[in-house]
Amino acid sequence: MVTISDIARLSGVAKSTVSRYLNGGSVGSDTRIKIEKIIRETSYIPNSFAQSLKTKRPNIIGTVVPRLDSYASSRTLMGIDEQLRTQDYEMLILNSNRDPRREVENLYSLARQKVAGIILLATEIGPEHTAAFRELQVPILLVGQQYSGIYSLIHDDERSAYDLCRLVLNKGHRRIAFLGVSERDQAVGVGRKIGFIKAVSEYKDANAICYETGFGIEEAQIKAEEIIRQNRPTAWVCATDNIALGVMKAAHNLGFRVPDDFSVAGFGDYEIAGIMHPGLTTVKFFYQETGRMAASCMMKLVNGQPVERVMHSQYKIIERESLDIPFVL
Amino acid sequence: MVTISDIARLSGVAKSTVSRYLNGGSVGSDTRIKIEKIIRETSYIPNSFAQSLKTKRPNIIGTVVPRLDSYASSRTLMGIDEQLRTQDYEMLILNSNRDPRREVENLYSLARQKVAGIILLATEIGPEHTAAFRELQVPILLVGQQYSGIYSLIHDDERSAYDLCRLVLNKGHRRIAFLGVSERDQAVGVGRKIGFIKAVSEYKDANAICYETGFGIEEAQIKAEEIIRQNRPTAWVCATDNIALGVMKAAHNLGFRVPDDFSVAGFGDYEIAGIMHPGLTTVKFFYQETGRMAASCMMKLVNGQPVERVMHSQYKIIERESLDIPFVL
DNA sequence: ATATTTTTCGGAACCGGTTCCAATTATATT
DNA sequence: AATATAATTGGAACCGGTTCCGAAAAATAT
Repeated sequence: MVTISDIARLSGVAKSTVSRYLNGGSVGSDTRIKIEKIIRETSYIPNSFAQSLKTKRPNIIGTVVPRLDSYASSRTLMGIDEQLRTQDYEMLILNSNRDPRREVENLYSLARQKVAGIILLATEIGPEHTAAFRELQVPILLVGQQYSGIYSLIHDDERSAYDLCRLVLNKGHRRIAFLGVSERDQAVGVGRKIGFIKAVSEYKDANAICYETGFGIEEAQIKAEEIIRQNRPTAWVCATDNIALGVMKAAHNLGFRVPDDFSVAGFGDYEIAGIMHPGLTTVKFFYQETGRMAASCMMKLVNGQPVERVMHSQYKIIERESLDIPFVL
Repeated sequence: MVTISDIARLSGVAKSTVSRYLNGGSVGSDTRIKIEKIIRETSYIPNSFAQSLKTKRPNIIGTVVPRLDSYASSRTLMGIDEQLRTQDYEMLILNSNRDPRREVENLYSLARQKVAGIILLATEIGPEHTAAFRELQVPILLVGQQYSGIYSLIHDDERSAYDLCRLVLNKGHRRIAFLGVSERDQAVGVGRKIGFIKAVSEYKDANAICYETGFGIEEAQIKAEEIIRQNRPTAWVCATDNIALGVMKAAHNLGFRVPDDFSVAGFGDYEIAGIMHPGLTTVKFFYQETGRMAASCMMKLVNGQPVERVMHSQYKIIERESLDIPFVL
């Protein structure tokens, strides 16, 4: 590997001169030409480790994502990236592939790389996480989950679930199924379920049943088919759009029609929700905007400006046909 | 920031001893305890720049992706990550957000970070790219695009398009539209179109019309509505599943049914293709498997083992209902 | 022509680790 | 007890850059 010393030797100057040349300091025109030539010939590329060692680099923000193939994650990442670029920051992405151990490892790895801050798109927060939060001397921002003492940017899971469920109730439904996920996921698993239950409990004659499945479409579909066979809710509130898709597929497989036979609603407003037919009524979370918020909040943290402990992203209920037809029950 | 020298000073030993402790060298049990205590108290975290400066780190592979919110990209990344982990390599993701300039910058940035190799999920290869390829003294693997002199792992765009189009022709269609993308995209834009045209040209009575749109669903939908109004192909071959979704949406909007009124086929086998109704006939590209291939190929390059210049990933045509009903034309 | 200012450049120290080597200490062997 | 061997430790050099400082050279002023 060719180093700055090689360049210096080959062009007959001191390496401090080469460094100055590279960083736009004052260099005589003939030495400039000599150095230029050598650099071109050797296709020298500076070693950023060596650079960062002396000059630090407070312009990199690390992000840790639980998975790469998720609409929410990737949109949020885009938002973060977009916002960081406007401030001349760079984004470093580390994937933990749904593995909590890897997630924690990634936090430490970013700390070793001396990033200016860490944005964690979190799922479950375990004891190792909190230990890391305590130990790491880096600003950390949690997105999508809340944890006491840590800056958090959360989706309004409970309130949006409440609103969505109210909408379903207003359509006349009284036998409603909630198809959620593991309660280890505080936001999606717990928050959305609580909002749902709260809304249902305000209606004396309403009946709620809660089920649990995973995040995959197929898993949800199988679960839904099972549920339909033993129980016949008139409406489904699903913890994610993917789960809603599974329910709709199950309905179709068993010869039922949406929304004629039952209504379905989800969370996320994935791109497909507006394209499919019937369109899926869902809670839109503006992930990209959330990413931008996360990034600018992190900028503030890095610069020592005051930031609220808990922030909320916006949401909006998008009504589409999957909830359209208020039928007689 | 607390450094190894601080730890050494505080525990009354030389920093070489601390270093040895950290790396599992021989350290006496009492010094071990002293150092341990200090490290815990100061929550010391080593600086990985300093570490990498001396010990290099040939165990990081950089990847550059054109966008984060793409099914193909994210699945491929997952495959790369999965495979690299089995070999104790790490993956560094840089996003270029569809910006060729950023893409090239990212290549140089990875080179400065002295990664062991670079996997580039490419779209368009311009002159700056080729300059970078020449200059960078790092193994580079192109995925999804081919460029002479560069190791490439490509999807069999042309052949799969030919096969898919043959299938459409076999169903009896003779007036077929191809809805593709910009020809600056060598693989998706050119390869798939050529395969399509080749298949059509083998049928004397077949009629092909090629159109162009972008990668977005909505853009494709608008384009398709426009086309339907002036022309009425009986089948559509779309360069991506997203484009196919746009066409199906357009058909629906204008009161046509798929596959009754026209057949539609795509490329990619996005998750939704099997969930929606009618299911979308498409070319499955096994992106995750491609990612794994890319990673193990990169391992070989890094280790100086021989690798073929051009490799092909697998593909398979998945027949679903969108092409199901051979109707009388 | 000399004095002064400005520009250009080399030397050395430093960033925070790792590693080699020699010195010291502890343990085993005879 | 003396010696051989092994384990532990500190010092110094090094990785590849940046930066500070002072000397030399060049440009400008007097």
